[in-house]
Amino acid sequence: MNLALDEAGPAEHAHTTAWIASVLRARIAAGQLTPGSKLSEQSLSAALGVSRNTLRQAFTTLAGESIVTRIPNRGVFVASPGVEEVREIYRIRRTIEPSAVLWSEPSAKDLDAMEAIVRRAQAARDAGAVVEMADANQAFHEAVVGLTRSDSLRELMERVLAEMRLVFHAMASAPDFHAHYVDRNAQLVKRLRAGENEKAAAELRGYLDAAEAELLGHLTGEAS
Amino acid sequence: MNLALDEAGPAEHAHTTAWIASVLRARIAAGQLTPGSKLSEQSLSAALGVSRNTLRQAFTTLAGESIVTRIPNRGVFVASPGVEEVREIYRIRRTIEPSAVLWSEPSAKDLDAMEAIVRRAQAARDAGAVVEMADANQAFHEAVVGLTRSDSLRELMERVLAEMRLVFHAMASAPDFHAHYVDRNAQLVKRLRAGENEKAAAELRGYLDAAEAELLGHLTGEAS
DNA sequence: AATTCGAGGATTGTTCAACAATGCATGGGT
DNA sequence: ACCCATGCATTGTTGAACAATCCTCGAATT
Repeated sequence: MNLALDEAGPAEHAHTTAWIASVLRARIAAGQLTPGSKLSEQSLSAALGVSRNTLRQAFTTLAGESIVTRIPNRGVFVASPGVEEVREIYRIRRTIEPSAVLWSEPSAKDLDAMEAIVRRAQAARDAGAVVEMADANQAFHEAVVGLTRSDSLRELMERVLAEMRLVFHAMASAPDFHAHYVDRNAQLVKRLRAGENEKAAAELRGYLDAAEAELLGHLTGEAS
Repeated sequence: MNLALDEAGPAEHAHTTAWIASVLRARIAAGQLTPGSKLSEQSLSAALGVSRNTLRQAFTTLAGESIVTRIPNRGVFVASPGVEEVREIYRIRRTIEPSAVLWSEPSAKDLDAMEAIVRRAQAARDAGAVVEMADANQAFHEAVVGLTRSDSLRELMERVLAEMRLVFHAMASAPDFHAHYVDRNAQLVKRLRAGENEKAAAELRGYLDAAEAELLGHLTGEAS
């Protein structure tokens, strides 16, 4: 637990609070801080070389992003999403993503970018690079939401995908979950290029339903 | 500026930080703290009877909700949304709201609740109660998003509507902006009751486009 | 007179040390 | 074995201090 990564070196940073928050964000995303583990104020403030007070402020930020859960007088824990959280994640995605493809007018540049991402995912899959494939897949869905041109929705989607990563970290086995969906992404881009937005949206909804069902199966069926 | 609402009384509250955040949220929503005004740490901490440190933590929370803008080494200010923010607001609404009506299956209870809200808005309009009409109108759109059953989206919509309220506060004249849309809400409920979700979604999109255009007209045309 | 420059003051950002409040664990009593 | 009380560790909040930055205001220069 006590990963003594002594970065004792007095850091060079603009705003300590934001910097600490980003450090924690990165470590959680990287899986160094596993879901459910407690983040002690005393230990962490010492390990990071910052005051307990600024650390608490960083906690406030991360709690606002629901990357971390704060239990009063108990402490903060890295979020460990369960069945209900997964359902919520897909409620969000089913609302936003199909809407993005249905009512947006993707530019040629958008479509090219999405196709590039798809190819990256296919290459990673064929090479057996699971993490890279997962990254590419998430990048694809970020691109989908990006069609709305809304930074807020992009941020929301980033948060949702970060939570998805936590789900995967919580599952002991990280199977090739994304493999089934790479080709569907390719199909989606094709549909958009043909201007068949309605079909694209409908297929995407089915896609999301299937992914949710599969994830829930993994979570409930073969829980640890 | 110095609204000396001395609530000096040592407050009875569970968690001071959250309490302070909610107090500020309420005062901003009520228009006591106008958009653009600076929130001095020294003054506010004294006025609210809390430490400067906990006040800063509350600021962090509110900044995360983008109710407040933090400028490094300058201070925090009540957010004052302009043209670009309004565009962003409607990008979000155009993505989420039509999606909610198009792909949800509203229960009879949902529809009854929405109809009740519409009637409240109509009554307020006929009585000339502008604020109540505005409140009812916002409640209606919250209900629309509520059809997704997603708490996160509900929260996002709450934040967006709070920002809308700031826009109205920033406009010196708060005309009967919502009046034009009350009947459209009624129509929307009718469509949903008839199961014509597609038409409902299409009409809602037109609705939102018109509202955005009108708002932008007010903001650019007759700026202060 | 207008502009540039610099000293001073005020405000924010961060740290530290302390205390109150709460929760958890340990141990004693029944 | 169960229940309750005491003590300990952790979180929540406070106040004061200091560094860093920005703003203001006045003086010197062109």
